[in-house]
Amino acid sequence: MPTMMKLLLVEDDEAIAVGLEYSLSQEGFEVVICNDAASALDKITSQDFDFAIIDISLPDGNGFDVCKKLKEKGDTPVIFLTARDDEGSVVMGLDMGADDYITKPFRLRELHSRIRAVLRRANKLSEDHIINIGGLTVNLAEGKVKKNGREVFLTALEYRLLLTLISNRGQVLTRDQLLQSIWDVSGDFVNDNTLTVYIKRLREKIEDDPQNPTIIKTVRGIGYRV
Amino acid sequence: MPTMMKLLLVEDDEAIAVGLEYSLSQEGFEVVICNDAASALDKITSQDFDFAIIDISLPDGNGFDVCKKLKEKGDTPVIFLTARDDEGSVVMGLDMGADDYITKPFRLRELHSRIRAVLRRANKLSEDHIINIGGLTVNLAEGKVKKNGREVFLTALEYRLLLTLISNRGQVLTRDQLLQSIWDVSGDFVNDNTLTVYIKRLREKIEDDPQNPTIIKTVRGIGYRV
DNA sequence: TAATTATATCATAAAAAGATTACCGCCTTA
DNA sequence: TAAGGCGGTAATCTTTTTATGATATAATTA
Repeated sequence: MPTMMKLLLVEDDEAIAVGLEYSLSQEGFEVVICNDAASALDKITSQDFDFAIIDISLPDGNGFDVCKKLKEKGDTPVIFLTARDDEGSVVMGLDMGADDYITKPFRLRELHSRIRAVLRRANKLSEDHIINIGGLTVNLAEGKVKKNGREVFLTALEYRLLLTLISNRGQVLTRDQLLQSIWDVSGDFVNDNTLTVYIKRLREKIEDDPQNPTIIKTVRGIGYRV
Repeated sequence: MPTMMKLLLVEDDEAIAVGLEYSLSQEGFEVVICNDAASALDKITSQDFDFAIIDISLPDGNGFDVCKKLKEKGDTPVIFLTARDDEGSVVMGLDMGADDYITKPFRLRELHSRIRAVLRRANKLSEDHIINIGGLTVNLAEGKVKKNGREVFLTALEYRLLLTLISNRGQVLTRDQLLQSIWDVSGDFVNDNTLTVYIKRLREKIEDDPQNPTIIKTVRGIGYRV
């Protein structure tokens, strides 16, 4: 049974926090949000995290303390978020043991890729984060997908769709749920057929026989299930 | 798995130290800095170095002790940095087993070529410092690159780019990471396309078929990977 | 079974990302 | 000081991705 990576996100800006949480959960992380250093420190004592993203400029003191504690406790990998012009903090952060930093504003893809890099370096990639379904292997941390041992290249959206499906393995996801989780809108705004087309393309890439899918199954009238 | 050469830099002048570290790391060395003899001696006990650059005039005593210890421990090659008018020290340093010396101020190229010369003489060039990828051979110590046995001449930037890529082999480096590590700035300051152009130039020189690169692979939406 | 509805397939337009080419200015070196 | 290499930019071309409409097929039900 694969476990999701548990991620601590310390960010006081509500908008950013919510956006990141959404995006990261799509990537297969279980996200815990704190909006200040105090509550983060609190969380750390009671829970273990595989990874942390910390905004340096927090309302109550800076994020360095959080980083320090994480490092002391279990050498948890940390990425700092900083403002563009905050060079000093960056140096200090890296001194403190941070594994990487990324300046705001950033692109989500960039962040995801850095997270993977850091995780890889930290050797946190274990069997736990590899999912195996009918010859299909999804490495959540590296973002790589293999079919029968051969690497398959998915586009960004295809990957997201697959991830949404397998992270809800066993349960049927409605078309609308899928639309919302991947395009962030309900069926009214995106052509309903778009989802169908993406499912087809995904099957084309990961199924042995796309005409008779064994991984992504159609549940007529409702949606799809893995 | 090829290892980078590990270099000990003992220099009290902060500006010089930082500059050298940067430049040497670009050349493929892993650089450890100490700003005084004491901490250098300390480092030597706990770590092994392939090479050392030592400023003779250190705040706490001179660099000779450091040299002596390095020679005793593992006959590590040493280059001394000296002031122009310090003839006596030079003689003493060479007596002590130093392999070369260079007077300040010096040009980086000069230093690099001396380092290579010393390493060559000291026979420290081992398989360890040679990376081999699909017909491409990179000799980290000599700074030479060969493609299918024939030497390829890269410009300074091309070499840095290649080095950054291969020293993170297997993982995707984002465009921004590459820009940062090679131009030391984020995407806002250097034309984003510049990276693309350099990748192309590099491919032109090291790929069998630049149109279908097998060494430097593009990961659309993120960056490049070796 | 015909009509209806849901899903699958195909083809293609629009947009985005990257590759390619050509060019310019600067510095080195002869 | 002229020639050539290097670093960087701009404009253009190519490829890939994303999204949609049209049509075909399969399942459901009146």
